[in-house]
Amino acid sequence: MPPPAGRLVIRSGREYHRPAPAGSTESSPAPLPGPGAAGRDGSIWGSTRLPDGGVRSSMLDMELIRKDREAVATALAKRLDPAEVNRALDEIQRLDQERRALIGEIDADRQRRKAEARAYAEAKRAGREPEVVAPEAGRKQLSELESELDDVQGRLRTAMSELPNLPADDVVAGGKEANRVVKTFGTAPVIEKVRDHVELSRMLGLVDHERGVKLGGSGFWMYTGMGARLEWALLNFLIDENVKAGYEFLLPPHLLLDTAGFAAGQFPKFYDDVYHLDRESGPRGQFLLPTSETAILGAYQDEILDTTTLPLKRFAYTPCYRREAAGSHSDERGTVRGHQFNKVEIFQFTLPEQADAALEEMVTHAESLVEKLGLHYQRSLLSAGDASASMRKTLDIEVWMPSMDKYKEVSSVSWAGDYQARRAAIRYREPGGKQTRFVHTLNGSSLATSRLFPAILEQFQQPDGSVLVPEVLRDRLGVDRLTPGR
RNA sequence: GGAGACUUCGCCUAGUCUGGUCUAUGGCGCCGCACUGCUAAUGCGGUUGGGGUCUUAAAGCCCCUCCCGGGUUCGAAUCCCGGAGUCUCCGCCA
Repeated sequence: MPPPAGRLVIRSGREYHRPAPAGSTESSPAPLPGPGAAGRDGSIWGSTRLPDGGVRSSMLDMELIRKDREAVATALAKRLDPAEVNRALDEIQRLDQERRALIGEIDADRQRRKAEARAYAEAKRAGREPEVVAPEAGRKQLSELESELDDVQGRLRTAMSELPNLPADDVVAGGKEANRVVKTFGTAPVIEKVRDHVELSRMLGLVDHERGVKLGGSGFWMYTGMGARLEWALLNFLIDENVKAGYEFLLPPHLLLDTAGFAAGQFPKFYDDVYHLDRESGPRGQFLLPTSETAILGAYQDEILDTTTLPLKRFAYTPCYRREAAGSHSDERGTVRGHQFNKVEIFQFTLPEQADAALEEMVTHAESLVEKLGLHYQRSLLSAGDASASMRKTLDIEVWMPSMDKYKEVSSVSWAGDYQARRAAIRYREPGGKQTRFVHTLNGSSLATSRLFPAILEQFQQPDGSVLVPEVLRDRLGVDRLTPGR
């Protein structure tokens, strides 16, 4: 007996949602069971609207690969082994050629058949006996070519979808060690005897880890009392600030269709890192969003945006659900890493030429929030290897955690170029011209409260174990200090 | 959850019963041009989105696109099957 549809399970996606490996002869990644089954392109994340190897087939610009393969290879080499890059590009170019050759044959064949049907109708209208052209053979040949094309396009899409974005020029190769701190705000407070946030929230009755685990299992917690109010006050503070900065507030569904995960670039790479709803059949799988970025981008899939509305600024609050299967770090206790945490996310859809300014605006805005809370932080420019694969450039805002003697990310602000827009088919029309082009997308946390919360406790702790409430939150909380009694 | 109606190129809409002249009608909006001593009226023209080909580029040409997928047929917006969505009524429910 299969589990009932709709039951939430932690499921490995590997058995049937992964695309076929490059070079495989599988025509599609998803021979899904059940009625209705997969769409024409056989993939769960195939476009709902753009068939025939349309825009969604290329995450990177195929034109660019054809015309300046060297530039693409050089940029990708910041993230991948050069030999691997070459192999992938060879495969892609071979499939691209094969695809175009097949399309040529199919189009010619269709043109011939259309002419024959017209001639038939013409003859009949004129009262002549129409000449029947051997239909069977011709049709069979065409459908064979078509399925061959489906196969090639499926493989091309798979190969393309596994390539990361091209890192920006000022993003260097390397991993964490190559990240560069480019700005620091404030100084680390001097604290004689540092209590960590877990101890503080226990003393102050802010977070109940035991009951959280009882409810959700390992990796969950429950905010309680003033802790819940502090978390809520933070969220409301962030929401108000984002509205003031000109972003429109969205409260999206938390369950999204797989197409949205693909569009954002989270699938196929991170398929196994999110929670999937178990459904027995069909390509319309659903998952719990790992960040509202996925929802904001997905909301505009397949749309041609009115140029006058750009840059389109949106923000959303949702919990973020993540499997975090990679194993926990010993220093990431408390609310620093869990399967569910709260985050407010800002997002912009821009013209390509607006993207630079938008990135700076978003980072500065996110930083202003941390500053208003009075927290000491630094800004880092991430290296190609440490940034998310969908992004051309990422800046992290990292807040000081006294107990760890480390800076932890509270915001990650990124420019995706047109990578996500291609996957999601989000375009704008050239003013004057009739051509459509892909928008640029940018996203950033503003902010992750599960990281702000411990930073506030630790940076503002007092010798007696109480914690000073940041001034901007005092009205919302009704107290200026958290003490054990309350 | 059950029943019915519906989904057409930005919006509205004709066409679907009775397959071909649909290379999709008309209106609105938008863009351009003409005319007029203002941005008004009128007239003319243009206006889905993809892919391929050719080209420095544009234009042109070809294929696909009438919610999505499949089928029947020489030929599908139109007929058949499956799916998605919207609306109405009924049922259930926080």
